Amino acid sequence: MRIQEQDSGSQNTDNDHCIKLENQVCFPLYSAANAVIRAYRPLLNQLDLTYPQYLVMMVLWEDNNLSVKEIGDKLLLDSGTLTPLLKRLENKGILTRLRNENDERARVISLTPTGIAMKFDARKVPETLMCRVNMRSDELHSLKALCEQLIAELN
Amino acid sequence: MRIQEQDSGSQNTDNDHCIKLENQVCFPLYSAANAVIRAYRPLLNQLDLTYPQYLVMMVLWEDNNLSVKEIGDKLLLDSGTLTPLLKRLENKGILTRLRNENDERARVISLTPTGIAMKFDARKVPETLMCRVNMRSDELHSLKALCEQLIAELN
DNA sequence: CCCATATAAATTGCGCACAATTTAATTATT
DNA sequence: AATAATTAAATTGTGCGCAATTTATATGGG
Repeated sequence: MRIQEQDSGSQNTDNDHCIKLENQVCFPLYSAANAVIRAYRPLLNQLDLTYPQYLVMMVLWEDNNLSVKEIGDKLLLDSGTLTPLLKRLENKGILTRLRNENDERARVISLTPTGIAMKFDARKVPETLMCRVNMRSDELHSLKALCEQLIAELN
Repeated sequence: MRIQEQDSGSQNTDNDHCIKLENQVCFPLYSAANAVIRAYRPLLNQLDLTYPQYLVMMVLWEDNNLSVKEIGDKLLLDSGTLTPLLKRLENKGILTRLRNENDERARVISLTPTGIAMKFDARKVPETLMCRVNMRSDELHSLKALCEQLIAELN
C-alpha cells in the first residue's frame, strides 16, 4: 500500500522533485550521447574507427599536423585520453606521431595518405545517421546551440 | 597557399561541410555530456558516488527493490555495465543484491538504510550544479525535450 | 649561467559502456 | 515429462574519460 503522487508526512521537502530522474536535464543529455555513439558504431565499424577516433580524424581532416594539445583543445580531451587513442591510429597506419623539431616536448600528429583518403568514405557517415533521425533542421540547430551554451557555462 | 571557404576543383563535393566538426550536432552533445559528468564529479565525490552510480541511486530512491533489468530499462544500460557498478555499491554497504525467490535468475536490488538516507544530502547536488549554469528554465526544458526526442528517434 | 616555473606528453589506475559470449533458470512446445 | 526457446545476470575483453602523477623539455628571472 503505497502513496503515489502526493506528499505524505515523511521527511520530504518541497524540493524533493529535484532528485527525481524524470526532472533531470543531465540524464537525457548523458543518455542521448550514449545513444548517438551506439548509433554511430555500426557505421564507423566499416571505417574501423570508434566515435572518439572519428572525432580526432575530423579535426585532422580539417587541419592536419596538430599537436596533442591542439587536438585536445578542440575536442575538450586530455593527453590521458588522446595518447593511447593516437597510438592506436598510428598502429593502423592512419597517422604519424613525430616529435616537433622546434619543441621536443610536443608531437606533430599528421595523417598519412591512407588517413587523408578516409575522408572520402567518412562523408556519408553523418549523412546516413541523420537520415535515421526524423528531426527538423531547426530542432537540430537549437539542440546544438543549447549544448554549446551548456558547455560554455560549465567552464 | 590554401583556398579557404570556396569549393575548389578537388574531390570536394557540396556535402563536404557535413564532415566538419563545426557542423556536427553529435559532437556538442557528446562534449556537453562529458562536461556535465565532469562538473558533477566534485559534488558527487562528497557522497562517494560516480555519476552513473548516482543515476542508479536516483532510480532506487524513487522505486526500491528493482531487478538489474528494470534498472537497465530506466537508464538504458545493460548488465555488463550495471553488474560491476552494483557490486561496488554493495561493497560500500549502500544496497543489497539478493536473489528473487520467485525467479532465481533475477536479483532484487534493495537500498540499505544507509542508501536510503543518502537521498537527503543528494537533493542539493543537482541544485548546486544548476546554480552554476546561467541558463533559463525554458532553455533547459527544451534541451531536455530535444535530447529525449533524439533518444526516441535512435531506437 | 643557474634555478624556478611552466608546459607537453606519457603513464597509472579506476570506472564506465558495450559487444559478444556464457551460465543458469524459466517458459513454451510437443 | 522431455526438449527447445527465451530470459536474467554475469563474464570477458576493448576503448574510452579523466584525476593524479611523472618525465622531459622549454622559458623566464636573478
